[in-house]
Amino acid sequence: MVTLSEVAKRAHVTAATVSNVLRNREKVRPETAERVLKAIADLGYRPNLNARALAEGRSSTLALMLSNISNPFYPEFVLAAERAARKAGYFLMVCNTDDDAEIGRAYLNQIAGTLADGVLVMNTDIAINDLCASATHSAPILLAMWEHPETPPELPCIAVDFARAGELAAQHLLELGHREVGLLIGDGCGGLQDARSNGFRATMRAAGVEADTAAVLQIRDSIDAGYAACMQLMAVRPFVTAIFATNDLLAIGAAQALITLGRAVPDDVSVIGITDIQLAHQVHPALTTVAIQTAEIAELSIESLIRLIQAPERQPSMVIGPPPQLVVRASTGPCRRR
Amino acid sequence: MVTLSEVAKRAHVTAATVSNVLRNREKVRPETAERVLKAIADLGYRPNLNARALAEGRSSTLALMLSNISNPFYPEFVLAAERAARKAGYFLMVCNTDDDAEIGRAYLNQIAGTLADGVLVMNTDIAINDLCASATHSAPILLAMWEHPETPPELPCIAVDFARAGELAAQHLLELGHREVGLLIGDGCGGLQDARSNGFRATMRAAGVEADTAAVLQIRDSIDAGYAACMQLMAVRPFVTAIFATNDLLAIGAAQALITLGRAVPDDVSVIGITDIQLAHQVHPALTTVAIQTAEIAELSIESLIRLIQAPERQPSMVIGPPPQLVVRASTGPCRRR
DNA sequence: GTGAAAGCGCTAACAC
DNA sequence: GTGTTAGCGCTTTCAC
Repeated sequence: MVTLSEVAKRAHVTAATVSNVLRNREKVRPETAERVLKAIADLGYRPNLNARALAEGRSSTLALMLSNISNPFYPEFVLAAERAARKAGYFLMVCNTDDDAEIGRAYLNQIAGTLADGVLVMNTDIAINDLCASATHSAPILLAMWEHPETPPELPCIAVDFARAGELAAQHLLELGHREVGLLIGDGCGGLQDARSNGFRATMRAAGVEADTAAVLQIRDSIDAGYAACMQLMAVRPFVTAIFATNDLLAIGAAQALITLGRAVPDDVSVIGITDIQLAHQVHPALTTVAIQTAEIAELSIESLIRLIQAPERQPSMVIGPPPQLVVRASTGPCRRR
Repeated sequence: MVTLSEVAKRAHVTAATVSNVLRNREKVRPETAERVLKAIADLGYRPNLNARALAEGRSSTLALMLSNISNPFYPEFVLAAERAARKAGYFLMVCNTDDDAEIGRAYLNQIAGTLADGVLVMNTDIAINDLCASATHSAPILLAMWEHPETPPELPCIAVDFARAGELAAQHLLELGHREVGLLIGDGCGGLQDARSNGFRATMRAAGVEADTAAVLQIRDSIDAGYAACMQLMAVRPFVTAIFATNDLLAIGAAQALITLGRAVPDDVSVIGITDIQLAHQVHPALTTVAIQTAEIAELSIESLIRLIQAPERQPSMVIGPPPQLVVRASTGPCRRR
């Protein structure tokens, strides 16, 4: 490995000068700089980022902790987060906790403050308390996609108004004339998706439609689970004219179940989800959903985290993310019943 | 930040002893060790991994470079790779090159040999030559999923017999009696999927079925593209009884297109893909495909890379991955024509 | 067993 | 402008 001092030697200067060339070139006389740059090129010098991190006291790396990257929502978030981080001069380290709080805690302890200058946490496999404890004696931790704007957590967060997303979904179904609706509620780690279903139900109730408890299923987040749950739902409540799922995976699974059952979507039954993952528009019929603007949230999260690193004090403890937006596609239509 | 020497001071020993305790050298007297451990706990000490990396000359981090994590294949690979890395005591840094060779090269230059002890490259946005150049003066680089076992690259690689995967797909369709088949060939970065289609065509040809060139479409890797291409294909060659796609995304898109066109899958047209991504079994009808054993390949890649780091010499330059396997599901059936 | 000391490659005062 | 110097936090000989 070629080091700074080897470059220095070859350019007949000292390490300090080489370092100066590498960062603030103003201090260095052009001809010296040129000699140094030539030495760098000749030797194929590449700075050792660990040494730099140690000396600077910062690693220029951000960590993103998420439970399981195989949920298609995460890759989309990761992609946007990585771009934002790169643009700001940071690396992004993706830490999969594999749905295991123990692994999450281990990662946090090892990484925060050493390998990473700040940590973005996507969900709470890890108890908030643990996160707080870690945050106090190491690097800033930011919760991305906090679901409850009305009750800020102990940690700084990006809040997303998921209740509003539920409302929008409900309004859309109500406008289409649906009154008998099935609900598929994803678990998303510790009842995370309550806000969505509560927002939905509150809006329905305001319109005089009470949720039929037998038509409310609480399930794991996946297409499979959505499919199975929808099958079960249609067996018990064959007369629902619409299905609301708290996320797109469930909704996609549900739509497929309906088609398998010979129920046309949306002619017989409408389906609506929340999130607007890529799959939502690639599936047929394309899914109507409430977009939460994943990429924007990812960027906002990264930017907020960086601000938090640079000026830990005087940062808002909660940043409100972009408002959810209804995206009407082909899976919802007017209620044909009666 | 609590440092080693603070711990040492509190335990009335020196940094060397604390370090010995941390790496359970047997040198330390139990009572001393206990005192040290107590000090560590009291102070909440956590080692600075950058300092350790600098001192040890290794970072215990592996990098995984891929073009775009939003292709659902990658998250599955990442998940398995991350598990394998963690099990071996390494962190995994996921580097999204965003389909941009420039970004890829920049990552490689910055990371290889400093932040990462070794690099796994998933595709060749970056020219093999660049990779070789980088490999020689920094950390080992391993190509995961090399598609051409018959022509080993300059770099160590995990080879996957994709031609065989194509063969298996062809055999399956032939056995079902299909003779008029459409081909959807994904681009996967620089004609990466040629081996698959060549294997497929060779097998078909051996059975006396020549590819109808109008029924061969070369397209981008995505559900959307598969959908569009299939639409186009069916317009030109409405009589095909089966469609082979070089990857599952295309196949899934194709199946949806067929359903949209009112062609039953598999009763009117069979569809088969390659890879066996998770989506393949979650979609309805579930996709028949040739599994390449993504998780196994990921593990193998990580293990090989680690071996390469530990003993750069005398490692096989090409490791053959697990053989592809046909997975029959619901999207293929006997040819009904005539 | 434990400590002293050197050094990993870099940055950042501060002299000159 | 450039060099000198002193670390960053840790590991690792090598004395004792």
